[in-house]
Amino acid sequence: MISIKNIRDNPQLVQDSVVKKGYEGSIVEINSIDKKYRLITKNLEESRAKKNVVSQQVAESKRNGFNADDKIAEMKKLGESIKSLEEELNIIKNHLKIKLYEIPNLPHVSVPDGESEKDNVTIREWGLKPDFDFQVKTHQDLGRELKLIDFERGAKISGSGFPLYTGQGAKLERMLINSMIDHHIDKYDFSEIFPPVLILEESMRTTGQLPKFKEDMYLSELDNLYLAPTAEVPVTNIHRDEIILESDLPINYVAYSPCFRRESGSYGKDTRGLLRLHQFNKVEMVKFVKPEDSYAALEELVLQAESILQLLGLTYRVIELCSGDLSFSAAKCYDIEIWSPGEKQWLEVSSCSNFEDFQSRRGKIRYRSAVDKKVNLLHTLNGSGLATPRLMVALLETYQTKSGSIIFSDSAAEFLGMKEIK
RNA sequence: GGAGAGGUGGCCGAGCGGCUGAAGGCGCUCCCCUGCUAAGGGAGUAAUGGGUUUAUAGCCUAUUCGAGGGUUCGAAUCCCUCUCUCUCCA
Repeated sequence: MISIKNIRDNPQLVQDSVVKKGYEGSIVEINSIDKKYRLITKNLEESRAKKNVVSQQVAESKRNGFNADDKIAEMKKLGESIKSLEEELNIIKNHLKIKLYEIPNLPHVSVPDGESEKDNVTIREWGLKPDFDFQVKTHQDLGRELKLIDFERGAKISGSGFPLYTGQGAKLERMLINSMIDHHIDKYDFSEIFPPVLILEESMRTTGQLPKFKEDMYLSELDNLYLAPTAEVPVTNIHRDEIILESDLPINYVAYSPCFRRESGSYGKDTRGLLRLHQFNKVEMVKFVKPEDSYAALEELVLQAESILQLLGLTYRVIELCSGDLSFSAAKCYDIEIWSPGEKQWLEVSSCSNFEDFQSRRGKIRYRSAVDKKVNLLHTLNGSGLATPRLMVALLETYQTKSGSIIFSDSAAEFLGMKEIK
């Protein structure tokens, strides 16, 4: 949620800014609802102030044994008008809230303008696309031949988009998750979290999945619980409705969770093999930082995600998303894409975003300043570190040999605790 | 699933219809005292919305004692529903 004050003070600026992110509503309209809201609030408060005064007078009369019938009659009347004002205010307040929750975050000034992914900017590349002196196989071929992934049986159990990892494939998946978590803990200063993955509506609202993206998620209707699309949701909500001491910041969490996505809008796009799934595994980093530190934290976050790819020896590039490609909640975002020799395309394995105070305003995640003891919204960030399916794709395809086996580089082997798959 | 107990400020904890935005304590901040340390004395110390304002300063005002309803002229206090925590039973 963006600040209502911002909407009041710079409606046109906000409008121009959110249009870049595909927002179709009218900020001016929201502004006029807000004006009405404030007017009624003022009326209501004046009535309540009067009520408080008269109520005191009644109490005093009673205490001194005087009759207060006329005052009580006045209170009765006041009470009725307060009630009707409250009802009116409630309707407007809800209306306003719905509108505010639908406004995307504003892009940071440094974000390049653009409409779609074609306007994204490549920041840097690492590694070279590998050459092969034989016919390269795709991860699907390799997965089938080496009995690492059983797509057919996965589909038998849960439908398409739910891969079944078997044997060495299952082990590789597990080692990836494990090693990435350990890496973040050992090398950087992350605390480990193992979150629940069935999520309350409220938590989904904090991070911005709700109300707009309900159809992207799985929902257990009987319980009104959503399946987490990313560990970002439970982990960010750890501190919902809390006031954190400044001395405890920054807080850095790393968490593994399975991720569940309906992918309702992406039929037929990159659906081969592990490229796009309904369930996948991901290690996620989440940071809670002071506002003035958040952009430095974002750069750091990207480097932390990249460090894994360097150890794994996978070719990648870092992309800065343009305003039009930025997600609903993000103010700025870098994607990391790795090279898939089999698919011959770049695959996104990480998305590192600064949400500024967008999520913390929704979830009331605040901190108390050590200097003036004031309470302020903090900034939240998160980044994948990393999502496993496409990592698996690149690992298998990059380290395949002529004989059809997989032999990892020394560095990757050390990271994974596995040297060879055959 | 059944029976109880309970959710109050940063924390602990009192209050059980009007004088309570909330005693007392801890913590924290500032000041005083003590040549360090330990101890002592004093003052201050909620969040959020609205108004005013150059101001996130100050001032005015409203709301908030798990959440939502209700009773009442008036609710932290009484009633109902929900929720969470704890104890006991199945």
